[in-house]
Amino acid sequence: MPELPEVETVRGGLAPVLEGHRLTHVEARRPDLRFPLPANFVQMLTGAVIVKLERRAKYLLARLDREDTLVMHLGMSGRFEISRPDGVERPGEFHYAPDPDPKHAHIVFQTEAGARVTYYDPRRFGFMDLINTATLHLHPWFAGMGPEPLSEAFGGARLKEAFRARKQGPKTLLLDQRVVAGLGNIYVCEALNRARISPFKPAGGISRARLDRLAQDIREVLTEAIAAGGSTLRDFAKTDGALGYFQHRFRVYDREGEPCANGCGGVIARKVQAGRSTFYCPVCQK
DNA sequence: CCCACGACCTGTGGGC
DNA sequence: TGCCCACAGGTCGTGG
Repeated sequence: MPELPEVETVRGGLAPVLEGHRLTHVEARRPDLRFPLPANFVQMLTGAVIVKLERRAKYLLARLDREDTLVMHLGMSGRFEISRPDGVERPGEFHYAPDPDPKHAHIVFQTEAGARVTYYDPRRFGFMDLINTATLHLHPWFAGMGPEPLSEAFGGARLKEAFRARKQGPKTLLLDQRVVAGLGNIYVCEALNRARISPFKPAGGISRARLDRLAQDIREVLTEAIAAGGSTLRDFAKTDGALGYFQHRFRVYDREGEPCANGCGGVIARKVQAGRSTFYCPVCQK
């Protein structure tokens, strides 16, 4: 699921049941996700109050009334389910999304107010850790991380600096969380198509004016996705024709063979770049 | 430093 | 129907 907009949507969905609430029961049904959970995971969280639920790039940060912050990353297939007496909700997903398989319910949080939050992750690329809040910014996951794309610190100037003298295409550089933090494969493809920039051309040679435009397109595509409540490929794939509404969600991602939305007459192509699929228009993306 | 590639793990969809 | 391969939103470590 998760690039920045999806994680932000999940954060918004979890905040009402977690922020200001005390965890009364925490369960780790296996000792590890992608990495081993810290030995004191359950003990440190049980009885703690989540003071604030924040997001940094694709990470969720649950600030505790203790010295540590609970850091969570959804990897590729992480999902949260909120269960309360009045019903079940999965932030960032649509109501008709398939139920998660209970065998992948790895972590369960229960709050004093009676909410149960379950983390599911079939591929287990996600991870959680407890990190000292005072030095969180020095932790390898966060030290050197680039600016938030929706912050003032991000713009054409930042891209110009990060792209200078680089021969790699802008596609792979925008996926580098040190350049800008929170973009993934989908939104990088989308933003480059909007900006009409080739994913493959040497990034160092792109003009400042075009980078200004690219930064603006990045902001716009993320803002639109957050406003739409994130996106879920799983749902997109399952519902295809039934939901015209999704036709507008992505302009290039997973649209190989379809006409380019920029009206240039081009047809969306797919190429593997650095091991990942890149979708782009060979006609207008120069 | 730069860059490409494989590994991590499980599930799903397409082709035969 | 069944089987096998390709591929999937992210990140990290290795080696040229």
